Amino acid sequence: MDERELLLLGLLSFQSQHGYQINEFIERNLARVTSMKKATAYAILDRLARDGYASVHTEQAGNRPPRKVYALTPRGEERFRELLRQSLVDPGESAIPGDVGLMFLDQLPRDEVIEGLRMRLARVDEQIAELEQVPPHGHGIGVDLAVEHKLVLLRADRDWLRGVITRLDAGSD
Amino acid sequence: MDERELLLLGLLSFQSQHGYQINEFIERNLARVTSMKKATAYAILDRLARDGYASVHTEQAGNRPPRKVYALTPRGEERFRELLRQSLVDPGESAIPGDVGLMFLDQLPRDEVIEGLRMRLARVDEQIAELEQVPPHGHGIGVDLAVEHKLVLLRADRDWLRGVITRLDAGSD
DNA sequence: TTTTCCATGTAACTCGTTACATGATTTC
DNA sequence: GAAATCATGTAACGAGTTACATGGAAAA
Repeated sequence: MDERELLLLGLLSFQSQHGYQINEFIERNLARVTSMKKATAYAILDRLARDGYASVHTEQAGNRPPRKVYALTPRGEERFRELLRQSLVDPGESAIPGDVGLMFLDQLPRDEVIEGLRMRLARVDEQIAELEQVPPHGHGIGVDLAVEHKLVLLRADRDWLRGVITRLDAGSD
Repeated sequence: MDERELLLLGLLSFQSQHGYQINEFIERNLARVTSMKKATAYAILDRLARDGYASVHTEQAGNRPPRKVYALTPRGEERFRELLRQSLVDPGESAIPGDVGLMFLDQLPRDEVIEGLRMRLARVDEQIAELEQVPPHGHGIGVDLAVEHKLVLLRADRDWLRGVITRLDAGSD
C-alpha cells in the first residue's frame, strides 16, 4: 500500500545502498516520480531494518562520515514482491485534482474559464514535450512503461482540454 | 490551492448551509470527488468564518440541536472565484500512483505481472461502466465536464492497460 | 577562507483522520 | 426500550515536512 516503502525496497533490490546515496538518486532522477523528502527516506530505511526487511552494516571510507548500508534480506525481497503485486493490481485511487474546480466552472465568466484552461493546456503541452524527450531506458521495460503511462494520460488530458476549449469558444457567441 | 476549501466555498456559493447539511451532501453525492471527513469540514468551516469568508448565524428548529449556518460574504465570494481560477489553471500535480510499481515490473515473473494487470483492468472497466451510467446533471456544464474528464482519463488508462497486456502476452513465448 | 559536499539524524510543526462525547428526538 | 438521527465538536494520534545540528573534508 505504501508507495514510498515500495520505492525504497525497489531501489535496494537493485543494489545495497546507504541512505544518502538513495536520497541523491531520488533527487536527481526520480523527482517527478516521488516527492519523498530525505528525512522521510531515512526514517523508512530505519523502519525497514527494524522490521527485518533490510540488514544494516556500517561502512567507513577514509575519514568521511560513516555510512549505513542497507541490503534487502530474503524477507525484504518477499515483502518487495508482495507490495509490487499489490501496486500492480490496485495502484490506489488516482486522486484527480482539479475536478472539484470543474464542478463549479459555471460560476466564472466564460472568458475567464477559457483563459484559465488555455494556460492549463499550455502546461500540459510542456509536460508532454518534456516526457517525449526521455530516451528509452534499456534496463527492462518497466521504467519505459511508467513513462509511457504518464504520457498516455497526459495526451488524453490534452485532447480533452482542447475539446472543452473549442466547445466553450463555440458557445460564447 | 486547497481543494477542500474550494469545495466548501463552492457548496456555500449555491446556498447558505450548516455543517451537518454539507457533510451529509458530501457523503451522499460527492464520495467519489472528495474523501474529506466530517471533522475536517467542521474545522474548515470554522476557519472560513474566522477569516471573514463566511458569516455565521445560529438557527434553532424546534428542540433540535442548534445549527450554525454559514453564508458566503462578499470577500468569501471573491476568495471562491480566486481559488476557482487557480484550480482551473493549475489543478495540482495529478499524483498518478502505481507508476512506482511499474518501474520495478521486471522484477516479477511475467505471468504474475499479466495477472495483476488483468485484475487492474477489470477494476478500471468497472469504474468506467459506473461513471457511464451517471445521467447528465442539467445545472450548467461544470459537473458534467468533471464526470467526462474522469471518464476520458479512465478510458485512456484502460486502452493503455489493454495494450500492455497484449504486448506482454505476445512476449511471453 | 568561505562555501559546498558528505552523511545522518532530531525536534517542532502541520494537516488530516479516528474515535469519542453530548443530549434530545424520532424511528424500529 | 434500543437504536438511529440530528448537530457540533474535542482529544489523541499518525504520517510527513521543515528546519536545523553535527563535523570533517574537499572545492571555490
